[in-house]
Amino acid sequence: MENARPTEAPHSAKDVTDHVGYRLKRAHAALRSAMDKALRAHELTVPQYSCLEILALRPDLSNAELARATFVTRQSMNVVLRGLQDAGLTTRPDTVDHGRARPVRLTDEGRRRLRAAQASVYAVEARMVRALPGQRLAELLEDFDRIAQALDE
Amino acid sequence: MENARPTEAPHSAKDVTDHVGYRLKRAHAALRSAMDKALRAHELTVPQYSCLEILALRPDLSNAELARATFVTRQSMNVVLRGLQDAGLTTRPDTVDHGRARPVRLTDEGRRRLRAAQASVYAVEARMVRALPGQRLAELLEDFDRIAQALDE
DNA sequence: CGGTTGATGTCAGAACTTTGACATCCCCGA
DNA sequence: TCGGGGATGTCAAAGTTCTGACATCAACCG
Repeated sequence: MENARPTEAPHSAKDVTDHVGYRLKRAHAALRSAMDKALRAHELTVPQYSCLEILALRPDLSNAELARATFVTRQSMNVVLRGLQDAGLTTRPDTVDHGRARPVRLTDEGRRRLRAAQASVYAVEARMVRALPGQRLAELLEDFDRIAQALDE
Repeated sequence: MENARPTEAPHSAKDVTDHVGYRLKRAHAALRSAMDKALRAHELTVPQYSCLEILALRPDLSNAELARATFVTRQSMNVVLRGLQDAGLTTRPDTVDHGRARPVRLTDEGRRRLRAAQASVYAVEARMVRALPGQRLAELLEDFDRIAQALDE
């Protein structure tokens, strides 16, 4: 066994558990799990809920645009949309005048289901926010943006 | 269409994009993508790398313990370990004196591959850390903990 | 001693997501 | 006019992860 020094971590850390990536992963896993649990009662998956939430805010988004907004591939979003359509929560025209992108819209039932699910999901988010001291929330949102931006470029 | 007010968000937010969950998801997606890219050259997946990193720190962990440490199920970790074993990066005794849990260990080759991969991964983490101003890093780690703890209970 | 409880390893199947590929359609510039 | 570049929708296949289920084993307690 050679006595090579281990690779230097980018900041002082006792072990992997102290690394930013690890903690970020942990927080995300906890959120995902909590949301899964909260949405199960509403018969929705996390990607489906995300999709409904985005569509409520920005109707007529295309499949590809929804995929980008929820950080999955077009192909994945395609099957999500299929599920939502089969459940009658969204609609998509079969043909379109211009271009190839077909705009997706919420149905009334979709809006109802979203509103019902929001109660549960927002409760989860409230637990997160309550756990953060004082003005940390705003800073946290900024930091998330910085991280995403630094890694995307 | 009823004029029901939309469900109240747990904190002031212009839209979904301002919610903590959404930003967290976004940051995590960026990290995952960057790590995937960095690890591809080393022929490692993110779960495999995480596994090696944990094992370097805490040898003789069992399959179930590794699963918890990396936030996946025992079943998923099982296939990850299979891959690592087939690649000769880890070892596991076929039988054990006491109990059912079989301790996993890194091989010399496993340590070498980990060390090589760390260079790339730490570069990614460095990009994250550089993007965070001043003392935010320590606060951020704390906040991640608070979030995970609040959601787990 | 025997039953229960909790944790572990593993198998099988389903569900989800991704990569790779291809055809279609718009736009723009040569 | 027409050809490339870029974006979109979709199919097929593979990979990954999860849920459900079962058997094994240690520890505990009545």
